[in-house]
Amino acid sequence: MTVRARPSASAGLGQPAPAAELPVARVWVDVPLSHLDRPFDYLVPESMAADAVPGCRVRVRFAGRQVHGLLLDRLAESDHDGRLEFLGRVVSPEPVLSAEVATLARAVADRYAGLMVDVLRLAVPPRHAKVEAEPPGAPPPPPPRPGTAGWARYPRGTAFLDAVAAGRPAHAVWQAAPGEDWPRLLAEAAATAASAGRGALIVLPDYRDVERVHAACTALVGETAAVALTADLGPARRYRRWLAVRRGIGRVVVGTRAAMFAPVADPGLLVVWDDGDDLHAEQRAPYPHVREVLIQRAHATGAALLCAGLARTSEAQLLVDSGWAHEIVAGRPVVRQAAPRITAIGDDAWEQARDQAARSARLPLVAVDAAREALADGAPVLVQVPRGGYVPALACGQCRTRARCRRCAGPLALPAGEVRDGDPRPPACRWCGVVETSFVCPACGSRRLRAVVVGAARTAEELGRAFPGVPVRTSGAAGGGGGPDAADAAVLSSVPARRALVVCTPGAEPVAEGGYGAALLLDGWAMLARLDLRATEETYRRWLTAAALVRPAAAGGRVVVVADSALAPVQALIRWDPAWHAAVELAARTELGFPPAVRMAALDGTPAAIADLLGAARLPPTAELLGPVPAGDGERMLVRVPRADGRALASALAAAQAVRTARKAADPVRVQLDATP
DNA sequence: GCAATGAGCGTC
DNA sequence: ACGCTCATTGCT
Repeated sequence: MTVRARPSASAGLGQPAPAAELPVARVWVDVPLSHLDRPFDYLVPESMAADAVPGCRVRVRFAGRQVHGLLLDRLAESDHDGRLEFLGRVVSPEPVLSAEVATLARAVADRYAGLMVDVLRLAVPPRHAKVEAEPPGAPPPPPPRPGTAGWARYPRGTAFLDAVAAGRPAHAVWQAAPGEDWPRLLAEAAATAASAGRGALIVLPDYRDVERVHAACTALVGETAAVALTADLGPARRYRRWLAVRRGIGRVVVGTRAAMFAPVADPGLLVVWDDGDDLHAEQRAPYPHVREVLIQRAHATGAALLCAGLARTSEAQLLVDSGWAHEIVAGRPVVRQAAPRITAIGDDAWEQARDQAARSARLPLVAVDAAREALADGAPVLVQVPRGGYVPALACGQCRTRARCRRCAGPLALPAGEVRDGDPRPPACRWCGVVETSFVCPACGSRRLRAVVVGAARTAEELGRAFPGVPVRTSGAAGGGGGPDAADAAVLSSVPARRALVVCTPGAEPVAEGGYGAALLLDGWAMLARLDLRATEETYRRWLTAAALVRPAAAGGRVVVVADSALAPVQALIRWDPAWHAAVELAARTELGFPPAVRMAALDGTPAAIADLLGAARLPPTAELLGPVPAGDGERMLVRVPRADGRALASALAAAQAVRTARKAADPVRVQLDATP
């Protein structure tokens, strides 16, 4: 390192003296360019020596302009052999970036072929000076170890909590039993970590879940130690709570997606609940997923990890299969005792209800009977309908098996656009673009295709007619009669234990006091026919979410699902066997070469930009290119590699992005790993 | 032969 | 968005 005075510009003002101790500051500058995705060294003037602590926010001069930065570390010397600039100023001595989160941000950026600045923007909230000036509270003492009776119902449940109490890095995949008070069990796990003097972090899909779990945690560890972090707080409240966590006062953090980066001090337990919910996938670059970030954190910190839910994702199944995590699943007797009675009715084989009103509501007789019984009992009935709107998809005209591409097994769809001379355009693969002119169903040999269309959610009105005199309540997009796209209709948190029909879209199911008497899961075949990769898994997850809110069979609880009982997700629902379903789903994806059995990157941009990026990328030799397919303004290419080459794929794409930004290439390419095609 | 001016580029 | 380099220009 050479320390030279800056010439002319500030010569007259005199040079500040560098700090006597550790005069070099390693700074991460807020410049979102791939080829600058590394730290830069600055000199600390003696006047800032005390404030310029690792983790603090700074302003520095970078390529002539003032930019924000985060000070990563103080060093005795730099390995940069040019001249060093002095720090502009220390914005605040608050060490907002912990060493753990800094390491995590680098690892997450690398995994997703993204920039560390982008991850840091997700991890460190904007400063709120007034809040920062408030006197910090004192950290409460660790709570006593809670009772964990709820976990004793599960084989290895108590063993997992013992490991958490002992500070061992246990990893588990947990499927909660039907009707389980899972917020209580998550709180017990978090309080166990807290009782050992460690932090805990629980990430859930939406704020209703956060509220329930936070309430349960508060009961066990107290008001001060339990912190809820959700996106709907204003900037001040959000920063106040976040700072309390960073300062080690809030030890048990319960939050939605962005909380995955919460700077919990000395984390002993990391939990993701319902990891199949797509709310866990961050929508901003580099598009990290909560489950993957927490796995990364568990690796780096030695914290225990719990990947939990009613259903099990293919990704969680992979954790079990690889031996990285062990499973925590209730035994059959526990499940049988807790589950409602579940009946499947194929949608073309049902016995129509006798009365016209029920017929028009598209309800099979069994469903009508189940609902009437529950209502007669004074219990609410849950009616789950798929989201409104239309989804263009193709299925076999005879057996309704979804139509897939022969080359890459991607979903076939009719391309948008008008018919030409009265002839419809032929179907094409949404992944690789191959046109299918002579479709033959692999399941039944039929050559016919049918469009699969999910109709608007008109169920609420029809149900009102089918069950005269019964109050109908709605939750989610089904509500308000606002048509298929009334997506912002009110979502109810709970409904009382009274006779009512509760019509909801998936994800908006209110909890019922004492449980629902029955649940009707409608239009299942349409949900299963959706295009995307996760359709089967997602449908099953939604069904389980609804069915878990229903009373046990012994208390009269019934679930009627309108779908063919031969289908795997229907079987898995009837038997309440999420582990089996995950194994079947993962096997199918392995067979077809789908994630998570492989790793995929999606490249979006203009054809020229994508070609340029691919030209600059030294992809692993195993890489397969699929596409291009039209996407938005430009097009999309997919790159597929075996799992083992995921890291090589990410680093190749990051390096290629760096080449392009260094060259000031005009059109950007969006790189998204693990994108759902 | 050499200052004056401008475009391009890296960025501590 | 600054200050560095290196090219081109224009004048003696």
